[in-house]
Amino acid sequence: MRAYPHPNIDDVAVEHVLHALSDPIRLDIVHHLVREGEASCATLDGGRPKSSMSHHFRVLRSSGLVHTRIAGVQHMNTLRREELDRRFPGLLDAVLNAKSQG
Amino acid sequence: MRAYPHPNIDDVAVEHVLHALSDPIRLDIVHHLVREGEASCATLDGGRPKSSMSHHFRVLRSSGLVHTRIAGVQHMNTLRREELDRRFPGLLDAVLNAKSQG
DNA sequence: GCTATTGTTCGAGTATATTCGAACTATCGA
DNA sequence: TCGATAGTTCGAATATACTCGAACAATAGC
Repeated sequence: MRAYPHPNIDDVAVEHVLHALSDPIRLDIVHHLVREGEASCATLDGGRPKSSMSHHFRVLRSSGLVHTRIAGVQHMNTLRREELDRRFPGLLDAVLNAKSQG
Repeated sequence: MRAYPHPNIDDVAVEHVLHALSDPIRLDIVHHLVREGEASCATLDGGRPKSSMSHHFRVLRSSGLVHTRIAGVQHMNTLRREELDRRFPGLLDAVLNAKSQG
């Protein structure tokens, strides 16, 4: 594996971003990345099978939410925050600030 | 039919709102409601079958996005804007302001 | 080169969504 | 009451998503 494809942020549709964020596991990953910054896939798996997580990271990448950098044997993920804030002002903040029922 | 059930806004999870908005047809409906205010189902169907639209309105209602009022033979829909803005500050605005790729 | 580690890809199984015709319900007006 | 209108509900077909084991690829360290 020799580096991931990442979409240009201007090519991602808001529907795809919303869909990516509508899954609880992926929303968890995003929250985690906000708190901790860069993190490997293993750090973010929450005990789930690697193949499942690989699927979720792919969705997060293809929707422009996450950037994955290969560092040796680990794949390090970051939120594409500045780009997303430019492309969809206020969206990420609003989602991240949404409290669970209450 | 004697009035629809609408969830309490505090009981809706952000994941459900995001999922509801991630469908292009439903996002269209929401945009339409923002521009035009209250509208009947027929006004919003875009030529699609009524049974399909009925499904989408149900999703929009169950996620707390839309309120449906029965007025004679028509079912009039409105966005639950103030409630949503209180529950998820900035979310609806951010989604509505998202420009399609450009 | 061998081995352990990290993560991908493939394929199949299951679950959830979407679509839409057909039959139905409710209301309005004549 | 009859007919037209606006939507719902049901059921089935199809599509899309999620889950996860098994096999694979790439790197690091010895």
